[in-house]
Amino acid sequence: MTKARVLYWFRTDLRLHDSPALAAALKLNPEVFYPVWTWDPHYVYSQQVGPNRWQFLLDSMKDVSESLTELNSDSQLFVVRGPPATVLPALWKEWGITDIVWEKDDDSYTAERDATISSLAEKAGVKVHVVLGHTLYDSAEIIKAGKGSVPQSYQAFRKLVDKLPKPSLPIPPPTSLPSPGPTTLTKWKRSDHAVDPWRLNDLNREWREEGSTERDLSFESFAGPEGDFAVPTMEELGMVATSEIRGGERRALQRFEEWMDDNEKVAEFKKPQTSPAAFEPPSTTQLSPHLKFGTLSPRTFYHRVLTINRTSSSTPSEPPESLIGQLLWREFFHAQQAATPFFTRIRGNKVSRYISWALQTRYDEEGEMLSHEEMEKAFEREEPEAWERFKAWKEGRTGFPWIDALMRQVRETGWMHHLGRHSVACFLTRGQLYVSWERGAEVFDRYLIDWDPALNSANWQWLSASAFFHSFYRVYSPATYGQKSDPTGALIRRFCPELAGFSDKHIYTPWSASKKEQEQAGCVIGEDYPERIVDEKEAKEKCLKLMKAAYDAKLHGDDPRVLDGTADEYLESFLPGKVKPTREEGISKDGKRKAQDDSKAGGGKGSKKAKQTTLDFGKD
DNA sequence: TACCTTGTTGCCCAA
DNA sequence: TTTGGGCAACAAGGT
Repeated sequence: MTKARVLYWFRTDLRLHDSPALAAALKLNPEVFYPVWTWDPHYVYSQQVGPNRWQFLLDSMKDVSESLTELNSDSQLFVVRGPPATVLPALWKEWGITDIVWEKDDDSYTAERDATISSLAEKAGVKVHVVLGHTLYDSAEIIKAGKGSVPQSYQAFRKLVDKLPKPSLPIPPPTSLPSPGPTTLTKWKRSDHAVDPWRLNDLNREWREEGSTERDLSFESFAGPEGDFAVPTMEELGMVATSEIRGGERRALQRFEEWMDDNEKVAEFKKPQTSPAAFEPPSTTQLSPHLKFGTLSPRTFYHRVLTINRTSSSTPSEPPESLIGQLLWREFFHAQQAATPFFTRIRGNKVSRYISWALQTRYDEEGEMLSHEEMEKAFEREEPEAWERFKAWKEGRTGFPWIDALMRQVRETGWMHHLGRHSVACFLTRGQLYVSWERGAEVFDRYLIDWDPALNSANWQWLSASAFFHSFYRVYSPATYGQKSDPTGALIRRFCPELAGFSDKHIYTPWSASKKEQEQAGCVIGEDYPERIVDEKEAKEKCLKLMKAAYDAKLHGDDPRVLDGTADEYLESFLPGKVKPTREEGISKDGKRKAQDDSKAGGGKGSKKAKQTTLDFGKD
């Protein structure tokens, strides 16, 4: 029997410790072993990724490459630059690969990409090994145990996974590594591995450094500028990072050990009691980016906390609040994503309630999403007030110091405390601005280092009361929520320095200071810091009214009215003073009562008026 | 079957 | 100054 020639495809598993997929690859007892990273134009151009996440990724790739070289001086992470669907087949042909191994990943882009690679491999006679490792449980097993679906509540989910076999124990890192074979790339032409289809619509253009070519240079060659398959640099990307949060397995393990060192803190951890205003140091572990990129194994984390809980003298906290609980939230949302088509958007998503948000993702008549450019133009033209407010939120100039500080924090550092994310997400969606959670999720995609499609979409659905959470009338105050955890406003002083002259009394609500006090603080509202873009209370009341109507209408993203574009009109008939649709029109609750004769006409007229109400929302 | 209880994280107002 | 009920109602388990 010929010996295996293995290509190990690194993705979001940038570690050597507890990597079941890597262990499976080495168990094939390979004659040659190629650790490979495909530098994918999809991420470079078509997904909105800011500099801080790139920096974290490059750190992590470099770290894993160095660790591979430590195990075998001939080895490293071989970064090959081009689309995986053309690069991998060319590599396995040229390098005589018999087996390709990767860790399972199930977000929508990677699932599609991996299916393509699998079928190409099959055709080429290359054996594919896909191994679970990114999560504690296999989403497919959870769905099976749930008889085809995943419970919509955390408690029910917990009971379900309790019946599954416990997450496996972490395995040690490899102690040796087979050498790669020859690494030639003969007769490789860029036209066979074109990146222009992605490059021509570069969504990350605005990050590329001013004065440079305004485009990324990382695809100038296949094996990097020196031809040594090196990890690309920020310079090649044309970007400059601003965050001090850095990647790599070694940093992950160091931070992890430092945290685990305090057994009492680990055992007694209660997420809702940690402070969203703390940033130096943060009140939570800040290990989320490492879980996202796989520089820290979730099993290593899980089993260590269990051990600490067993031996700790204090009474351990329980899920959902505990650290174990936090890891289970990750499992819960990954399983939701696996069980829900179109989970990262509203249209077609069966769990996301349909709400008549402003700035919803636009689709053409075939149901294809419009390009970013087209969509932005449409928003600017058709929903100018909402668009302006959204931009103010994104850029941290809403006039609410707490919201602005958090938004500037995430932009600069790539991180925000979970409860801070709650606060800004509530404000943007159901709390005050009534903007679609899809827009907020996109902004987090750009800024957050720990961005994960499943967790991000799920949390935006949670916060906007679109799914999982339903008490839409519980609204975080954009003005004073932060005050509870930090009466001194340290976070605001750090990220909105123009407000630093205000006393503790006014730091969260500088508009309440007299003109004289504003002058003394060196910050006049409306001149040195923006006026509030909305009246908190008034905006909230409008939101609640619209939310109530949406809840009464009970539409979800997969409803025919959502797909055919009549959902907004339908929702308007549920506003106060409007005649509800009859049963024939599809609603059961009010259909029980005899509909009035003129209900249809009334509904129609009501719709027009209601439309006005909705539009008025954006205009004060 | 119908009803009741409970749930990661809130705010406001009255006493 | 602190505390508790109200908000208005979904999912899912229990009775």
